[in-house]
Amino acid sequence: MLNIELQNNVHTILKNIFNENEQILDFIKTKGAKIEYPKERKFGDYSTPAAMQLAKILKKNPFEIAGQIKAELEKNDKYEKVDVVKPGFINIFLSNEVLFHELKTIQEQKENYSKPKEQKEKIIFEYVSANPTGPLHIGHGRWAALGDTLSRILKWAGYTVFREFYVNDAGVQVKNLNKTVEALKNNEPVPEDGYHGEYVKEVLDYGGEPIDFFLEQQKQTLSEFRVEFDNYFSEKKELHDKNNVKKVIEDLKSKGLTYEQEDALWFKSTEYGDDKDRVLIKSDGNYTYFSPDIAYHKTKINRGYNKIINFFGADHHGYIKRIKAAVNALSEKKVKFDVIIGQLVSLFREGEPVRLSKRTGTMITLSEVIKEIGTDATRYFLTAIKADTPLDFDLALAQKKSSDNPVFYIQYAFARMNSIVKKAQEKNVEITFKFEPVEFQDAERDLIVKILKYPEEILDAAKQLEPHRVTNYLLDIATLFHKFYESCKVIDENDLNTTQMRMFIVFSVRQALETLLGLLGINAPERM
RNA sequence: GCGCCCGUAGCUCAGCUGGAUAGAGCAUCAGACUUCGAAUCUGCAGGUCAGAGGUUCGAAUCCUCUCGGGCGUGCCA
Repeated sequence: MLNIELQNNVHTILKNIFNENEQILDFIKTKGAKIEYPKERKFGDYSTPAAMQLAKILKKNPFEIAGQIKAELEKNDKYEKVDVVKPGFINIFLSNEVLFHELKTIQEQKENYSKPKEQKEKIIFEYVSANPTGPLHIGHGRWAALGDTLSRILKWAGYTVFREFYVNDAGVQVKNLNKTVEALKNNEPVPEDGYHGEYVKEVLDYGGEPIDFFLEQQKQTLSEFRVEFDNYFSEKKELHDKNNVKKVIEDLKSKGLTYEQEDALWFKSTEYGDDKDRVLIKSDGNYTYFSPDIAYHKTKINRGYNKIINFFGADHHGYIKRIKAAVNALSEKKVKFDVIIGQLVSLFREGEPVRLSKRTGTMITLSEVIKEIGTDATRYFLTAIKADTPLDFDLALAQKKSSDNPVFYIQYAFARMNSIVKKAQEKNVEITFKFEPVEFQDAERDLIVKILKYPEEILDAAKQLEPHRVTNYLLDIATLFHKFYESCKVIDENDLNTTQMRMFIVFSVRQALETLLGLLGINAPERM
């Protein structure tokens, strides 16, 4: 990646200029020279405030430092021009040869362009994990879309990712569901602690266990949503039937991390950062919900993962510290534990709130949303916004097949590229990619520089666990492509040199867009 | 009370590991189709980045406090 290369070059220059000064070495090791993408074209393709970062440390004039760095950078012919501006910004303009070279690499390496080769950590990533007592709702859809997208991103970034859905098939809610179904079958009123939604009646025609019905239904919905899992982990079969809950509690006991108080068994979670100790076995002899969850996380550790990532709804955030405490206790702090918090989704239609209470039966299911606006649009809207931000989702807006809708905007860009290729064939314009370099138009240069950034965007998203970055980036690309399309006619039979160059750009952008859409699980249609 | 999250354009949201004049989409208004798809593009307008202090060459971004909203704070799951 050009930005990393530039950073390394700057670092090397700094070492040379300042004779391996200790402060410099420390700066390089800890912070490093920041490489930025200026908002304005006149500030270059890349920019670094490195001189200003160092001015404080070295107690020197930033403008002078910048001048020294500039002089060295200019010796590298990859950098067409290097400017020093005002307080000490260094602005770097790439040579056209470098840009063409990178575009060529994108075409050759396809989705592997700049993909990290080294193997990173083994991650077990849990998301959705809805109770199998009803259909998935839009909130689950958010975890599903973000989780699925993030796992694709993490895989691209070199992590080994195992995607898991925890099936809560052994708790009180299962009993309550069964009681509800029993009552309905006998035409009796649904018990107070039962499930009152209309959807429960769907089970009545089903022969097997109600839970299996809903689990299958959920799997079906997820499949339509292009969300896959490597494993559905049954609490009942994997934990209770195998006695794992009891075992993990014995484990904690033997480590001296439990105590009895008021007839209950407690876990000393405060020793691992929790706010208070937690009950494992209630005074009535039953496990709390927490106990099987500890056992579950113990299996994650035992299965050899060195990083655990969970996607929790915001209503479960109070639960994080105790799980983390358990993981730390059981792995002796060797396994990393990360939680992504997802805020809730509120559904609207034409500005009017749509209720989704499970109890009232007026709930809108994920399946219905997908049916109404399609998998592509649903995935887009649910991954375009940071997981941490509460999301207002307007069904009417997402359904519009017009310019209001960014999904179509992006897909249209892709379709347009294909349309150009098709046109070239119709006109018998041979695609050779042989051309003499021509000065770029602004729209061309903007598009190219943006495209070359894509591996970096994916890696950032992976590092920060923020898939929405990729979604937003995709929109930026589409915007720049449409601008390019308007101002730079690709096929011009009177200027075959420019035609070849622009075809070359189109092929590169198309390849990048295809890779990115793949990560988001959104279709890249040839035509629309 | 305590803890976590949020507060950016009329609306929905980016930008937050400190950098140059705070961005996009929608909505409003004015324009562009004999030319690769107008599902597009160009332009106008729209802001005390909730507020107040602080840190520094530089703060939407970091720190403190205040206000407003959501969630959590069970021997519930």
